[in-house]
This record gives sequence, structure tokens and C-alpha cells, in this order.
Amino acid sequence: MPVITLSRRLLRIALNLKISRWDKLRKMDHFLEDEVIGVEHLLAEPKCNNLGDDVLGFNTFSQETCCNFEEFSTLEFGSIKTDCVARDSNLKLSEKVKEEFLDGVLGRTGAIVLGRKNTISYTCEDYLLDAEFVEEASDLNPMRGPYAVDSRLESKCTVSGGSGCGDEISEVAIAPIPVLQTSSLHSSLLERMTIDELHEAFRNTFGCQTTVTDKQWLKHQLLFGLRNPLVSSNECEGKMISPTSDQDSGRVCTPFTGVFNFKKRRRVQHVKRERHDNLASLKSSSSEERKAMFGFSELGEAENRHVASKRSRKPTRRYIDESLEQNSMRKKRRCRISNTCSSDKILHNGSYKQLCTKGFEAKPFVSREVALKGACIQVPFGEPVRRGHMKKKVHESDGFKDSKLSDSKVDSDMESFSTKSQEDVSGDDYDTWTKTPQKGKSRRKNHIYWSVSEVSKLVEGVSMYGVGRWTEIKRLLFHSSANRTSVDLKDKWRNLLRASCSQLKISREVESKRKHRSKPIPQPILHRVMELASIHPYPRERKKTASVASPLPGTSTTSDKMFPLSTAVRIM
DNA sequence: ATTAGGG
DNA sequence: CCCTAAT
Repeated sequence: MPVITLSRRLLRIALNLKISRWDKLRKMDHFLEDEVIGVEHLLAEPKCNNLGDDVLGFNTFSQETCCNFEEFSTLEFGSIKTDCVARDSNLKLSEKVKEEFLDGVLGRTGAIVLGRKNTISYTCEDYLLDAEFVEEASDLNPMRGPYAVDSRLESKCTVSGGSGCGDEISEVAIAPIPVLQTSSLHSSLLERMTIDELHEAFRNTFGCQTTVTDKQWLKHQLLFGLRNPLVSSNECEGKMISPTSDQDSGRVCTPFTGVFNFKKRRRVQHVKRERHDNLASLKSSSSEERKAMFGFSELGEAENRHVASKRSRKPTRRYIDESLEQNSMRKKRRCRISNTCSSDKILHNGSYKQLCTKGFEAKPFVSREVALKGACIQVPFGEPVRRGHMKKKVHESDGFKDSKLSDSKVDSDMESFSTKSQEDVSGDDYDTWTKTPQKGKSRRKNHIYWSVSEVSKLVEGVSMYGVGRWTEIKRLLFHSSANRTSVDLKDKWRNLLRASCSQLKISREVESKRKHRSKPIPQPILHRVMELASIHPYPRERKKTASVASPLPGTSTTSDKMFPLSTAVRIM
């Protein structure tokens, strides 16, 4: 469905300019800029089409693109109110609805008779969704009836924006605007304004005075300067005259004071960082809903950029959905190309940093973009990780920087190992990265080699907490390691067990050869692993180790030196 | 959410 | 390491 985007600011201006009978118009305004369609274009076709009582085809529109309520607007036309619940500052209307809307609203000359309230919902960036706002919105929800709004005119229409500069709320209460010739265009309206009026409008709009006396310039600024949200967003909040007073009825002002006399109010940002519940609800939402919510893939490039910029702040539900989609796509692809699937997971882990510092290009982004069919949605890397461990990884990612630090500390603690292994690990890791061809070869995740210190830590943890308490070990000994989840610990322990078995055997046979350079796990550790394996029976692995477990505790003299068995046993 | 286990 | 099932 063809989608147009329409700045609500622009819409507001347009409405106010062309419609004289809208007594009150309360809208939120995020001052978004990218999606502005020119005023001229909006005002170009002043038709008086069938408006009917089904105002502007909102219902149809709502059914087409409705999703959650994000913003709430109350339009009052004469004594008839129309409530608009909007989800974003961007109107995304189908062409048909746009025609109806614009033509109807803008071209209307007579009184619009609204038989009922109408709810407008339009697709938007979902990340703006805030539970609190939803609550408020529902509180203000016009479902209560078309005339319920009046009592609420004093209440603030608020919206919580997820973006920093976008969370300003502009309340526009259109004071009784003198009836204007509906046919008169905005330019003529502006033309008729005096310099003082223009100045006031300018001040009210931009929050600052101007000494320019050029009417053309002022006109231009008022009309088109609004397209720049920053200008208006920066206006001081206290300067504005609150238009929401009840004296509105008796107030007479110029059209533009009415139009531009809006107060802005900043609202605390309540958006929560993690929206797993949203994700859950999203998952449970119907496909049509999702399609409606996220079906605006046909956005213009400008909007995409805008979206991207906003996304840098916080992962959106849309993004999450996309990631889910991509996940499924990846799974599908896995059937065909089994090796290219997990390339996009890599960047989420600690080694990505290493990768970057090593001078790699950010290939994961590329792959992601490609996977998104050129959507080029750049996300603050770090999310979304694959399911499950996502939150933890995010949480730990901040501590990643310290990992080296604390690891080195641990190393110093465990002085017995003279393994300054972290650097080696980096090098090894880098080697593994370089080895893997970026093309289709799938490296699993990071595949960060386990350093000896890490292994020792793991062994220590196992000795302290026993086999199977991976979470404990992770929390207490690997807390600083962004990678190394508890699952990793478990896997590593399993591998250690295996390695200890085989390698001990081999080393027993060929003690002097030491051809296993690639496996730098020192013998003491392996011995210790065997000890612990015998002490803490690993559920299934024990069967294997049990047979090999015979040669262990007594035979390890070196292990006693490195790992006093007493400590291990003591725990047990 | 953790763990065990197969791959 | 990844994935899944089981708990």
C-alpha cells in the first residue's frame, strides 16, 4: 500500500491555516522533520470531497494501519470533537486515506458534522510506545464518546517520547480563531498579518524574537522554518502562553497567535531500557497487527535515515521484530547454506571489539544490512543477541573492558601459573578470525580460545563449587568476562575432561615429544581436571572418565604442587 | 533461567 | 560453539 508520510506539524499548520472552524486542536508534536511533505503539496488541492460523517475515512484508515495507540490528539471542530489517537508524529496514510483526509479537512468550507468520534491510529516507530503513555492515552481515549473531550481540555495531552529531542510535547490549543476565508491560502493569511503579528507568531513559534521586518522572510520562516524541528524544539518552554485556559472561548486573537500559541512541555522519559514484555506481546500479536505495525518498509530513504538515527538510542520493537524475522530467515537459510548463518551473531560478543581493534572492517554490519535487503538499519551493536542470554550479555558487556584487568588480577592471584595468557589468547583469537574466510565460512560464535588462566579459573571454580554449578562459577569467577557464559563453562569443562583423558594417556605414552603444541593446557591442569572429575562426577561424562579415572589422584605429584589436592577435596 | 547433552 | 530438551 502506498504510504506517504506527513509531518504532523505541517499538518497542523495546514489545518490551522485552511480551516477556520477548528476551535481547538490539541496535538502532540515531536518535531520530526524528515517526512515533511511540502505545504504546497498538502494545500494544493482544496477539494471539498465527500467528508461525510465518517470523517476523513479514519475508520478505514484505522483499520488499515492501526496498531497501538501512541499519541493522542483531540480535535474539536465547532462543538463536535474528534479524537485522534495517533501513534507517532508521522502520519502514514494510504493514498486513498490521504486524499480523503487532506481533501476533506483542508478543503472543507462548511462545518464538519461528525457523527461520532474517530480514532486515528497510524503506524509509527514502536519504540516510542510507553506503557505509561498508553495508560494516559487510554485515559484520554475518545472511546468514551465524542463529547467527552471537552472536560478534558484542561488535561494535558502528554506523550512520552523515546527519543531525547523528540519527547517534547507541544500542546496546541487553537484559541477561537476568527473565521477565515477558507479559500484563502496561508500565504494570503500571512500576507495580511502585520509585522507585529508576524513577529509574535515568530516568537511563539521559535521562541525567540526577531528584528527582521521583512514580511516575506518572516512568512517564509513561519511556513517553512517549522520544517526544522530543532528550531522549534529548542524554544523555551516557559515562554509560551498557556493556551489551555478556559478563557479560550472569550479570547480573540489573530489566527497565528492562535496557531502558534502553543506551549511545550517536557516530559520525563520513562521508556524502559528493556522491553522484553513488548517483545513477548509482539510475538503474541497477530500477524496482521504486526504487519500493520511494521509493514512500512516502503519508507523513504529520508525516513529510514531518521529511523536509524533514532534507533541509535534504543532498540526498537520494530528492530526486535526484524531481528526475529532475520532469525527465521537465517534458520531458513541454514537449510541451504549451512555455513553462512551465524555470521551476524558475531558482532554481539566481546570479540567484536577485538576484531575492530585489529583493524577489521565491520563486516557483521554488512551482512546484516544485506540480510535486511538494503534496509541499512544500523543498530547499536550489542543487541539483539540471540534469545536467552541476551540480557545477560548486554549487562556484562560493560564489564568487558575490565575483563583483562580482573583476569590479570586473577592471574596474579593464581601465581602458580606463569601464564600471561591473555595476550596469547587475543592473538590466538585473532588468528582464528583471520583464518576463517569471511565469505561463507561460518565460524561459530567468537571462538575465543580459552586461556590457561581461564581454564585454571574454571578448574578452580569446579573445585570450589562442584561440577554443574556453572552459574555460580560464572558469577563468581567469570563475572568480568563478557564472553564465557555458563554454558561455555560447561562445555569447556566437558572438553577439559575429554582432553584430560586423552592427553594424559597420550602424554603418558609420549611424554617427551610434546607435539601437542596446539593444546597448551598444562599437564597440571589436566591432572587437576581428572581429580575433580573423580571427585565431582560429571553426570554422563563420568562413565568415560571413570575408566580413566584410575590413574589419577595418586599419580599426580606435579598436580599436587600446582593444585594442592587438599583444597579441592576440602570443598568436597 | 539453568543445566545436560548431542552435534 | 551452537542448539535443544528437560527441569
